[in-house]
Amino acid sequence: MLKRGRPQRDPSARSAADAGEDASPVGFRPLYRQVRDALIKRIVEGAWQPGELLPSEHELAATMNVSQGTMRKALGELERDNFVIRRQGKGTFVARHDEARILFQFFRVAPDEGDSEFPDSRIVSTATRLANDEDAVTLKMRPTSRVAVIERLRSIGNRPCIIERIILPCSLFPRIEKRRLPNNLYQLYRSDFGVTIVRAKEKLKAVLATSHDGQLLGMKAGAPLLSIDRVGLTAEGRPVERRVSMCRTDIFHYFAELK
Amino acid sequence: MLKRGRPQRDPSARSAADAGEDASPVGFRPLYRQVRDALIKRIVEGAWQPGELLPSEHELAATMNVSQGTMRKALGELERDNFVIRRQGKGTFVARHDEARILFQFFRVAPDEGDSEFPDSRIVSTATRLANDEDAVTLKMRPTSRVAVIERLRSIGNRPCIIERIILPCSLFPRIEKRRLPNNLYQLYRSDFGVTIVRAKEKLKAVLATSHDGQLLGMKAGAPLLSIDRVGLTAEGRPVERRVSMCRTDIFHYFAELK
DNA sequence: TAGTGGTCTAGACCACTTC
DNA sequence: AAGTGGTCTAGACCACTAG
Repeated sequence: MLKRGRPQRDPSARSAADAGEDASPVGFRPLYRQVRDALIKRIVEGAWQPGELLPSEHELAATMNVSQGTMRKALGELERDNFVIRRQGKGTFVARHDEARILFQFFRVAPDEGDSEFPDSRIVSTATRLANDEDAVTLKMRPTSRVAVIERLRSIGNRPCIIERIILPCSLFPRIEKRRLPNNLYQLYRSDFGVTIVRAKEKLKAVLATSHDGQLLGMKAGAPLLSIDRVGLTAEGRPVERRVSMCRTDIFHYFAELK
Repeated sequence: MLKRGRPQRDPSARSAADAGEDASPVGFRPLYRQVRDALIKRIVEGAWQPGELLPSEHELAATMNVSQGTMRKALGELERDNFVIRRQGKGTFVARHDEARILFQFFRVAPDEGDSEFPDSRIVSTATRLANDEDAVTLKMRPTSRVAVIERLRSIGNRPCIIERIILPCSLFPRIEKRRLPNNLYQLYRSDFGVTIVRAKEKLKAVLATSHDGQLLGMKAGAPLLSIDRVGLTAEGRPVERRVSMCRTDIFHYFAELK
């Protein structure tokens, strides 16, 4: 509950950690950001279940002692970051992170012909090892830390498509390599490790297939593959996952929208 | 000037063409969209020059007979679409389409090491021809229409980086192939042809270099290249440019942000 | 100090969904 | 008809910029 009763500003909140996407050098934290963060905290803690209907704008505004307009702006940011889904006439729902929606948010590979489906996954191997220099830099870890590495093959419509090597700090994801891993890892991160990835950055290159990768993908060594090096980030901008993918693009492609 | 005096809605505006990014099946056009479109029209017509300071929110709202809040929302969309730049304490400026900003909006290739610079361009060839099937589909043209084709080599820091083949409907860009072409084509489209590209869609694949492309890029035939097939769209969602790029990714990479 | 955009409020009405 | 999010207004104050 925000310590506010009136349109005055809460000075104690100004010094709050501000590592959000718009972190400004001098701390000024608008009320709607405080409201947003409070709501994120409650959602991640599980105060409402995925798919559950939230109280109305009016109600939420009343219980947090802010105006409807301010609550509206906070909910707008939550929708933008895919924490909630809003439907006129119906209400505001906690987003399910296992829906087709995520396909377009984090999975940017589609078949050249036919509809875009969500890919299957087959685990090839899991292990832990010391972080290498690249891991340490992208995940902002100490070089001596350990990481879990998950290798899996993803297929769309029974056609092998992508080899993923997923690198996770053991400190954030203890013993994840021993688990039975679902197709949608981001949902697992959130439900079992309290880590919510809301955005990611990717670097793409064209490379030639190694014999190992070629074999798994059903292509010859030396065939061109698309290499995708992704870092997954939390709402606070903290890097928590590195994912290196090799994608065959003879019958698939990567798509992007620039705006 | 919008025909409104009071909070009532303007029925004549409802039937207005709505091909915007959020086109809904049944026409309901919020006031701030009408305001936005009116402002876009004036900007494209050149009522204010690039870089020029616009009147304040209050003034604009008064002259268009809407509240400041509505004007604010319209200006917010203009900022999101990069028509204007807003600075607290300074004002709202018409965006220059030749600034570093556009580098991050439409140019997603950067050197692996060192800072991201804007690339030089060297025209390799220009010509016109009949649209092929792919052109006709992506640009929504009749198959018999003519297109202009511009081939150019782009370099970053004197290192060849990308070969671009730019395909434009002759109907929209008459005689463009005869012109002296600047580095920033999108600015030319806007100033000389009244066509403003606000967003684009790209399809990426890994391919092997042809001897022609390899030679221009200083690589061997058979080296892996990143192929980028882009469609440029106006604010109304109309496709107006196709651009097929071959990018060397041994020392450069393509970057994307997912959110 | 004046002017700008940014935030916040309070309250009204509209469009959409469900009963 | 009731309840939701979406739009719109009117007015206040705050933070930032510049003379």
